[in-house]
Amino acid sequence: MTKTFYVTTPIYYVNAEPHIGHAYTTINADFLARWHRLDGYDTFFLTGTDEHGEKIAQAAARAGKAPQQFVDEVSAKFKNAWEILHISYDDFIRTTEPRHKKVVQRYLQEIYDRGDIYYGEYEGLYCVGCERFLTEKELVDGKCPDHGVEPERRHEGNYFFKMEKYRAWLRDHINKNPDFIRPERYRNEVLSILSEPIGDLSISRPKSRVSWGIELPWDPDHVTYVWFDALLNYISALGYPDGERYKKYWPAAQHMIGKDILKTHAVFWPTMLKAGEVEVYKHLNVGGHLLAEGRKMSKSLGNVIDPFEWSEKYGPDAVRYYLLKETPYGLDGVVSEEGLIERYNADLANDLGNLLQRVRTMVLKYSGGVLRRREPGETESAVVREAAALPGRIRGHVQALKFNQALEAVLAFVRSLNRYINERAPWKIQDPEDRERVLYTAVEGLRLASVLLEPAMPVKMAELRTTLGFETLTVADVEGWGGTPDGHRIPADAAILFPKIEQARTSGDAGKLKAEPEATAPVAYEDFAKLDLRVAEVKSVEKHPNADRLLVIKLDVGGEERTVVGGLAEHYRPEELVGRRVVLLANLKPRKLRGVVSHGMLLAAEGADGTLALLEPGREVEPGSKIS
RNA sequence: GGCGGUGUAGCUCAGCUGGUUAGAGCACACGACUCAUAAUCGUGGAGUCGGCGGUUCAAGUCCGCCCACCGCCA
Repeated sequence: MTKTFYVTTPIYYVNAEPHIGHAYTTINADFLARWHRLDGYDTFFLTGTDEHGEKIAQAAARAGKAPQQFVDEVSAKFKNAWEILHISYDDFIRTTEPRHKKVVQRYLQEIYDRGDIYYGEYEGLYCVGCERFLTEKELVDGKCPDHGVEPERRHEGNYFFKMEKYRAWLRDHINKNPDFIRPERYRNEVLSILSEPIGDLSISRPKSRVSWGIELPWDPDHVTYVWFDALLNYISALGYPDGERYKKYWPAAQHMIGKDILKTHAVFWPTMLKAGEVEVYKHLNVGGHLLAEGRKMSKSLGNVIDPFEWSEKYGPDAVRYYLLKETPYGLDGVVSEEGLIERYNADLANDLGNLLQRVRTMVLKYSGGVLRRREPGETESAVVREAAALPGRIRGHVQALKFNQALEAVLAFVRSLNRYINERAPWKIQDPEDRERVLYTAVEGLRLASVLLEPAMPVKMAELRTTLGFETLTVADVEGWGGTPDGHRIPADAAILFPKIEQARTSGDAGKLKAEPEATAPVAYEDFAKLDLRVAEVKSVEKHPNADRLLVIKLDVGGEERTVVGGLAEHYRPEELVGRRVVLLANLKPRKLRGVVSHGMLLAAEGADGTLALLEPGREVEPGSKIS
């Protein structure tokens, strides 16, 4: 019986276009899928798009499009993105497809019939502008932070899923199955969530308010909400409950997600499965985020990395390889274009590409392109032993989700092939038979590497094999030494596999300049005018209850009271601030800092040693005065 | 505040259940070689393995406390 493997990415919400976060998770999943296929597993790889909900309806309206048209377009962009990156998905599920809706309704009905869904009144603070309920925490001074309006108290009828009922079971399951959620750090996080009541889950919205969704089968006035719809894609795509695919693949299910949606996949989803009496998935694999220059990527910082742009410049395989090799799965990884180029040049151009090139040249030059199979000698047997051990090591690393180490192991082998060639120096060998032995060994090694690197670089490794006259291969084809037949011919011409990327070579001085503060790009006056800068008087200051560095500062801004949280604790004592008139950026979007809402920020200058100095007007000015 | 993660050569990282003089890649210096994409190969230097204390014949590796950064929760 063949082994089966089922891996999924999240289905991506179509309110945003494909970005590096989507790409990273998907590349990781694709690597797993391709590896398992090569390693003889009957593999199914699913991705797709999540297309219902209020936000989508709003985004469609803003774009002046019907929801269906809008989601069709964005969904197509995801498909296109995956084509660019050579993602080998077997199916692409969309939550607006009939096959999905059918399963969602059926599943809801089953759980409803079992009594795990009940109707409840929900009372909350509703913001008309946002068209949604806000939590107390979101409010700033009792008002909606986005609309500045006090929300009204409203009742709404929702259906709830009895999630809390399954909490004990889930804790138990996670405790009994240490590799259910991995890496371990996320498992611990989930256990800590489950150590306290998780409550029941609201799973519907009245149709009067949100219409873009799947109707509850027993109450057409409501649609199901977000996660209950989305999560079921993992089984709807397989044809739950009777589909062949479902029976075959679901028992081997592994989900790949980013850490931002841990709770939904580690808590909501298993309890939903349990309630539906469906066997829970095998593994939830949680990936970290990618950081640029060690920081979060954000539009405002302008450090957002576009993998599709990289792909255009350096090729999809280079991007895939770089992301997989340079980031430890499960932790946040630091990536940059310089890093990509460095990795590419060192590993792919110098080590692997050049190895291929030198071997090819020698086979053509010394043996007329024909390989003779010669038995390994003493030096060769060391290479053979290393080669024999390699697939097993890779298998182990992949199973442990250490993709970076899997790739490093293959590269170490590539380096040892380079070393081997230098040692044997075929260009010096007089005996033709011995020379053939060396060349055969090198080609055989490259053939092995091409298979083991294929999950990361499907296109380039296929090219590499073509260059050496090989067809498609699997891990089984390279596990034993000597698979290349005697008399094998390699084609005479081939392009360089990994042309070196020439860096805009920076001289020593230019390198230094980079470390200097960057010249700020000029801004238009209109941009400056968007800032509402005001003079504010400090009324009171307290230490932040949950952070040593932060102060909670209450300000008078011309009659209006404001609370601002600032990282000033190391620079000012609370009492020395009271009464000062300082400069406030008043229209900064409110933000919660360690539990306290901060609305605005105080301007300060930073000295060379890092000390901060608050800006103050040079002469008496009333609080609230505008600064321009 | 609670829980968890991370902290190892200039940089990026490996170090499993504790065991000989702590490793790799990049970068740097020198050397070898010339089949090769100015490539490859060798040699070299540097690290109080975040800090302090403890357990042990023996600790990056276990325990406690502390520091820095990050995440989750409250």
